[in-house]
Amino acid sequence: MPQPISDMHDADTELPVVRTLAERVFHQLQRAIVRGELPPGTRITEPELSTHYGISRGPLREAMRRLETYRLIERVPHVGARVVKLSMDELLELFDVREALESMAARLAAKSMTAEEIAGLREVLAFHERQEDLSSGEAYYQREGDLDFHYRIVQGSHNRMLMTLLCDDLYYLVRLYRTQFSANGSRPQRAFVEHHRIVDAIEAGDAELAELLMRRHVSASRENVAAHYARTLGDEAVHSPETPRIES
Amino acid sequence: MPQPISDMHDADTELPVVRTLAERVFHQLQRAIVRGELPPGTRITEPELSTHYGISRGPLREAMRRLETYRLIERVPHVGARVVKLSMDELLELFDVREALESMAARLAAKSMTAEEIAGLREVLAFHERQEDLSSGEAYYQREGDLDFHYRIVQGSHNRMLMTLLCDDLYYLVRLYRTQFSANGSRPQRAFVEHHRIVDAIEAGDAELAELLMRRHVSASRENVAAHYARTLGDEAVHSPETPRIES
DNA sequence: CCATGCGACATTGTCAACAATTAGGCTGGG
DNA sequence: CCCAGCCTAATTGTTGACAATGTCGCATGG
Repeated sequence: MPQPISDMHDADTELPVVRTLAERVFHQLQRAIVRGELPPGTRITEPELSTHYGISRGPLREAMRRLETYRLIERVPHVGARVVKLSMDELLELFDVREALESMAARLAAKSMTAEEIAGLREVLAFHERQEDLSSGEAYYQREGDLDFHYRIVQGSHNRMLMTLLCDDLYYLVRLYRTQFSANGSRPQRAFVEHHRIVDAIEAGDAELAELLMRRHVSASRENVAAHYARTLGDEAVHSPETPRIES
Repeated sequence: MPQPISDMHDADTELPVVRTLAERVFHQLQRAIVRGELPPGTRITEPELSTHYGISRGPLREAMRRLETYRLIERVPHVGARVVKLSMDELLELFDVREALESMAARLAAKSMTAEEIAGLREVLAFHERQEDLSSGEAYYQREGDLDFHYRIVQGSHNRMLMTLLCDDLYYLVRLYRTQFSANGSRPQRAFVEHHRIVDAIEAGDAELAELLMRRHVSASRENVAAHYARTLGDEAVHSPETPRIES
């Protein structure tokens, strides 16, 4: 097993190697945004943040530029930047993109995933279900575990560009959606079954089936989210404590 | 027809609205890289370029940061930046990503493209073929026309995230591949037929068929490139004047 | 009372100098 | 002759100050 089962993307607590100030502040800001400590729509002003983090505006601008490429903030020249405010339309668009890319990843993974990688994937599923048994109500680990599952399949595609797009560019956006929409998992048992079938197809080397199952899996999540959103009739549901439910 | 048939992405000659120095230099550098004026692997040094363009290092760094997000240059902290050097492996990876995203775009376009957009798409094809009649040997317009064709279908998907990914993030990388591999079109007549069939499927509202045809279309290009590359046996073929042939 | 134009403030864009880190060459020893 | 370690030089990272631009509030006129 090449990596620990959870805590894969946890750039939390402390980063060992940070070669530059801009990098460190970028990670801090990224975490703050994804965790919701900087609410969507928050105005980001350079002097304020530079004094807050105790650095100059130079590195801060570089950090903000990186945040912009990750689509976590939006900048307008001579005006300013603010934390991105996500709409349900954009969330559904993101699902379409994920469906396209992750189904391709599953297809490639079926062709080129190694035995060790598949074993690690099965361990993720086992860990995933164990967590579900322990705390059937609390789905935090379930969601993280779900991300791990998708993450590993993308890694298993051995396509660096795909890995960059899904695991670098879009990953934090997915997390941001989950926090901004206060998403907690629903339909976990069905997702479990789907996950297992996808792994089965990958292990069997059936690229077409793996692709199809992953496509259905992501599409089902999309429909689940859309249905739940339609159910809450869109009335300020975005920020409501009555949370729409999002799962992989 | 909402846009001129060709010259869609020509940020050439002069840009009317450039609100900042960094933006202007970014476009200049982008054009220089895509055109091959800055060969792959070229070391980019900040003092040199800042004096060359007559600006300070501040805006130049911002421009370089943007170039990095477009994957046109690669930076290493405390070391420097250089123009990206593309390998055939990465080119094939890019084809896989395009296959996934553009087939999804075709599917969505079949559902949501307007009559005007479809008419414009047909005009692109007509213009495309006319150019091919005039200069059957010279394929420059053919290639640009091909990009226009794919570009418009992505626009027709009405998915902003897809549009950003394909038309902003990956577009210049595709152009860079074509210049770095000295690509000129082959199999144009077959591509024409495929393009027409894709438009037919979109016009008929047949999402599944449009998706399948676009997937085959991109996949066929990929195989064409891979076969041509294998034929030239990989011996320094990357920089050889004996050009491998790449088309849409 | 509302719209419009002016003006002051805040923020972003730009610049030049300083500090930190790396790369390559040079010297010395084995 | 070759390798290792230092040392110099160039480049990148960082800083604070200056200039340009946009925004907001206020006053003035209709």
